[in-house]
Amino acid sequence: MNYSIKDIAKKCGVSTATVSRVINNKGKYSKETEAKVLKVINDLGYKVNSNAQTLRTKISKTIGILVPDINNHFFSDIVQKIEKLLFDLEYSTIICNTDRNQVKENNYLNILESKNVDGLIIISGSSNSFSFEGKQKYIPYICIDREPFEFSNTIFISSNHLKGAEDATRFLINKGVKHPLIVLPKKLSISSESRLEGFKNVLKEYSISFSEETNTLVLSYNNDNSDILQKFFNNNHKVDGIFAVNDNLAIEIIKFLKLFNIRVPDDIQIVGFDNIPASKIISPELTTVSQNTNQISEYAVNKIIDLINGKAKTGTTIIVPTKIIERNSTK
Amino acid sequence: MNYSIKDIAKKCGVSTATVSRVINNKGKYSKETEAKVLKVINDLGYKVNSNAQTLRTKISKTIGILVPDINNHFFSDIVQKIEKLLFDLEYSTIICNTDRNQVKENNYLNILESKNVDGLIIISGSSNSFSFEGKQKYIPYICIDREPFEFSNTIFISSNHLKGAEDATRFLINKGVKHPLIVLPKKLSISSESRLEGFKNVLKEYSISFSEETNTLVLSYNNDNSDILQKFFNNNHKVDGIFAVNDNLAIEIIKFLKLFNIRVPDDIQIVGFDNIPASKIISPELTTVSQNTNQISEYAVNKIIDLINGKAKTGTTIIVPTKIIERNSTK
DNA sequence: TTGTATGCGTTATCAG
DNA sequence: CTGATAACGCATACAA
Repeated sequence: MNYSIKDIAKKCGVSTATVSRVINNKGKYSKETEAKVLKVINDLGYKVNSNAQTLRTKISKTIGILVPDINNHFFSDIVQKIEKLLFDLEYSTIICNTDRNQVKENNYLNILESKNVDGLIIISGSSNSFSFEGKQKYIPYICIDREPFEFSNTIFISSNHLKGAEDATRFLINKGVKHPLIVLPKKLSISSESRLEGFKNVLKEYSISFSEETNTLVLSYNNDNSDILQKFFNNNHKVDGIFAVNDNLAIEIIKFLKLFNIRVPDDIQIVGFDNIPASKIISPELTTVSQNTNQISEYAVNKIIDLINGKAKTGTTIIVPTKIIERNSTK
Repeated sequence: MNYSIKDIAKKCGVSTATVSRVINNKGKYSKETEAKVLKVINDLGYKVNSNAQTLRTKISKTIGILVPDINNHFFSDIVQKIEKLLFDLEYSTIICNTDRNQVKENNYLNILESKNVDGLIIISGSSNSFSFEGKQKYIPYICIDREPFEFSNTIFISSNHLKGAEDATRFLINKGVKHPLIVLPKKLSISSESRLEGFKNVLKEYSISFSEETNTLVLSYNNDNSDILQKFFNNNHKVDGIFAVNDNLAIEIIKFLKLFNIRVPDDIQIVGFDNIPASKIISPELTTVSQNTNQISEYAVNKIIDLINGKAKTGTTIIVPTKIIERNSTK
């Protein structure tokens, strides 16, 4: 059986109102009653019922996080950091793994709304843009890494993918690369698109011509890409530098090149993106562009809390700088 | 503003009771009223308030998961799988990152209890054994990988660490290893202890003498172990096979051995434990003992649901077999 | 400083 | 088939 505020009140010979006040530090009671109430609460191991509390106050002290895939290090890293920060602010976090699935995402959105979360943090997702409209009640939300459909309702936080990619490409060229290649996944997220754009920008900057066939290579996840890779490198002997749009791709390529005795970085230099742990394990260790997940997480929680308290306004975008981590896949 | 069942009732010209029945498919209403109610619900975008619902019914259709570190692949893998299974059963999941911190763990336990979760899944944790007692209400819980203090209140699910370690050690010996070494982290979890025990068992089986100094090496996480490693291998030239109690340790050693031109597997063969993604990235690729996270996850959700429905009894233990994944760090 | 009474949104009982 | 109403546990306006 569960104790309620009523039980405490009865045991103390006070009213439920008083108990409630004590619990919530609202003042308006004597030291003695406070002590008495606290003691009974402690003795009985009483705990508030947050459902009742939320029903009454409309405040749940809970933030929902939507994350596409908790197994992906970049995401789990951010989630873990956000969770930690929120915990310190006495918010609890409901982490929802959407599996990159639109239906699941909507489903969770409804659940979170019905649970009365105070705010939402949306990390990337299945579609490039996100809108949280048509709901009954406005719930403040932050978008990380996925552009909101309607900027005016939210705050958008993202790494500077464009500049990160430009830096990476320029880095390669400064290391002597004459024939740069960008490696992309099959379906481009909004951030991958920016990275591609950054790559192109720098080619233009250095008057290097760009063609899809020779400067672009598309790989698919989970599938065996060896045929594609083999065909590509048979036809493009000149490639001497690769910007892989993410570390997983970069690693796949390094493994492939090793197999074919193409030396990294001597024959081909490679830069990745994301700085996942595996980038330090592959040999040669991977030079990569790292996203500042600390800063992203901090902005996300600061802003969501501010929004909840009406201290921030929506319609803004925060761009977080990236950094090149130089390792041994470049000269 | 938020619509309630009352608003729907009024708009439909029926009572709240009827609306509730329709929502919950309880029957006792005509086709026409059903249609009418459903239409209004849809038009208004009404959503139930789960706090009110849970307050009333004591059922939240929510499971809490306590996980030490969501950044650790073994954990995030299990969490992700559990979440998926629960989602299909229309349970939502609250994932709590305890940061291997006892205080945080307790804190979350209280929060989850006050949110009226229907059940708990506890993955490993800060202490070797876990007990969820002294609470007002019994909440069914499952322990994964961490022995419960009191078996009778829970169901314990774990890989067969002992046998996994025995297999690994025997595997090494069968590959010709004469001087096996086990590498351990500083503080041993209950599962690491079992793995050590398994290692010792097999040495005995093959009449290989065991001494802490020559057959054991302790490394610490996050610190630079190169001094320790160097000293050890200077004094122990004979070592020709290593069982690392987990893949991270194994990888660290491989990297070290490479640096000192000790060849893997030619000079020293290595087997890890856990089959983390990085084990396929290191070269040579790591032979390792993989835990069956699919099966662990499935058992966990089946059992917690059964417990909730009173269809399983506590006090049992489920041991899940492991499997050796042979790769190139062994001959 | 304390207590009474009301309502948050739901479900369930009971009467019709 | 339908409706009125009480109760879940809590916080608060108001009265004392």
